[in-house]
Amino acid sequence: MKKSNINDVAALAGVSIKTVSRVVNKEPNVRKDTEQKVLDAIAQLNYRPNTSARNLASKRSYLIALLYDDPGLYENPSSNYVLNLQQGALRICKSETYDLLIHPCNYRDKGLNEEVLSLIHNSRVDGFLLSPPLSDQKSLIDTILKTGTPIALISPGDKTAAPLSVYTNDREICAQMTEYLASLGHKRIAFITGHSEHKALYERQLGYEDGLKQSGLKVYSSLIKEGDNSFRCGEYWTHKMMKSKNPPTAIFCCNDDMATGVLRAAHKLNIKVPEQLSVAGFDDIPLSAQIYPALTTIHQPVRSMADRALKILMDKIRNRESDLHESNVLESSLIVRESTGKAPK
Amino acid sequence: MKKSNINDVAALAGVSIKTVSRVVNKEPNVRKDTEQKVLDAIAQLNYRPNTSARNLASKRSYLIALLYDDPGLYENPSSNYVLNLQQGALRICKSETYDLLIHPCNYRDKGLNEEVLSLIHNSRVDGFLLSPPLSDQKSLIDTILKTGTPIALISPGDKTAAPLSVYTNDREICAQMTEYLASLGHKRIAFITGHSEHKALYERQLGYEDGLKQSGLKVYSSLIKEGDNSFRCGEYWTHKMMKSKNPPTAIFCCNDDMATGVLRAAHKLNIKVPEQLSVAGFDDIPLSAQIYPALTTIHQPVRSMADRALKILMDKIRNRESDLHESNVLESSLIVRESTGKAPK
DNA sequence: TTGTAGGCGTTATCAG
DNA sequence: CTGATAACGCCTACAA
Repeated sequence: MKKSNINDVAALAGVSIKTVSRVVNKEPNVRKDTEQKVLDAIAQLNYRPNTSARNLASKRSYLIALLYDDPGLYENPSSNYVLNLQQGALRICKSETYDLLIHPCNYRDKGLNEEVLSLIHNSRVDGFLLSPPLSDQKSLIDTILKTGTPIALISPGDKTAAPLSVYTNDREICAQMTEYLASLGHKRIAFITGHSEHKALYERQLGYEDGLKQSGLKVYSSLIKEGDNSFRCGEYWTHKMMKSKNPPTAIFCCNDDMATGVLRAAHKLNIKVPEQLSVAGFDDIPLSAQIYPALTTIHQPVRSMADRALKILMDKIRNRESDLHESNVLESSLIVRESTGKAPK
Repeated sequence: MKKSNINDVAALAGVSIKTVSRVVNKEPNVRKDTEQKVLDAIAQLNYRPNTSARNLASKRSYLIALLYDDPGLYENPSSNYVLNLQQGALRICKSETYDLLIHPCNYRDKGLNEEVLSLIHNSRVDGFLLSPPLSDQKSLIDTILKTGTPIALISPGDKTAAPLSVYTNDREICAQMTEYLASLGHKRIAFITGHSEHKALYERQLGYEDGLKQSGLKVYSSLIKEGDNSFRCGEYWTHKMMKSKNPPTAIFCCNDDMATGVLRAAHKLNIKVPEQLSVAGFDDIPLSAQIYPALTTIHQPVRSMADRALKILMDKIRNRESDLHESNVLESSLIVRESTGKAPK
């Protein structure tokens, strides 16, 4: 069957193409029976509107670009995070008959702004969804906004100046985790930080400090180690710290990968987890439930965040009033598994 | 600055729009100096061709759809696999100025064919990349091919009838792994199979059987357990088998997730790996290097496969003669880590 | 409620 | 080598 176009449908239904257009786009002002005639014709001809033509005429692309950081060729530091983002975004795209373009990029790349402008200027995308650390790139965001293209941000570090954005209660939940560890009797709770350039990760450290204070413990800078989110770095600091004079009895990591490194180092050093050392992570990657001992960690509702962010974005694109703008903080939750326990005396 | 179009460029350069078009599309038959005039005008006006217009006129979309199975809302069984696919595909897209549309779907879904037809019929995509188990869905593939849209397949089970496709030497490498285990003195080597619907996974089992035979060992059906690629199922079978009268001394799993389950079950049962039990997986997910003991496994060049598949697809789309069609088997490799060792006596 | 005319920014055709 | 002109299929304005 040949591809049919709007003219074929109009001819078959005995109406004008504009009427067909109205029916297809669910515009008002079409009589029920003419609408039915058109629908029949569409069905009979198996007609589907041509996206390019529609885009050209309407100056829309029905495409959203998801931008995320893709640091290196042979690392997948946060494959789970990215996939959850995609799934959340796709869910909304589907219901709005949009498609999703994925655009991994290096946030350090100077050509990034140009690359993104290109997507906009040739009418390629109608909106952007930026995840951290791209959601912290002021210059990138400004570049996009200047063209009038809508953006939604996931977990931006700066919550004030941002346009549409969605966060979690990172700080509070990290305080909670720290208090939980303190409640188990731990006095020396170490913290391995995340990538310093990712501002939202700094919130986690603040939460850790809050938690210590709220538990009546002091913040020792010697117990705060600078990490880079990598497995290796969890191993490294564990070796360092556990061999020191006054080792911690609990280590709280800014992400699960580092916590896994801690676990592995503990194995090597023959330190029993959780009997001799408690370990907590952040992210709740699938691995954390599979490893032995299963990791106590924090679950971020990444998919829901992407979902929510895209909803807001679509509202903006479609010029709908959105009632969502107020409630854009989603709750993370504590997942207690096997890697944390009472402090040794 | 206002968006400029091809007419603006033509006017400024003092040529016709067709000449501009020629330059933009790198067509022959343009004098060097007129080309330069046009390029200057383009630079000056910051001109970028409008994708929708181009698509409409050329009946191309400059979009490739990547189809993969997305079994459930809250599972991410193979996030790493999917991400590698995406990265490989994106690499080629970038160099060909294509963009990538991701399209997770349920291969059991009856509406899938219709969904895909929709992508084609409204000129949304120029080609498809299908990964397993979608690359085994004859009806889906036929549906697409019937429209004349090119497809490339990753690891289809049926290597003969397939159009453009890319495989690995799954069977051989699994034989190799089995022989390796046998060479360590193991006589009772168990195998946990993958999802039965995914044909390429069956090749792995055949390889296991080959390996046993080549090592002079018998194939015992009691040592072959039907798995479903899940962590849980690795745990389950390990508990079952290790409590039986005549337990295996090595377990080879069709994927790393199941192998991780084996590892965890062994921990629980207080069975030492690799001293009392050797464990091998397949996939080389990041976890496999981080877990303790680190997993012996098989690395599939997923990214390169996607890369290669997309190259072939692009050749087809662009009507180029491809010299790649012959060499579409990429080699997997054995990664020996800590989870395998000499058989206990 | 429906239809007509014109234009969106390219690429393709074919003549020069 | 270059250019005028007609598609491409739809949408927006405006008319009826």
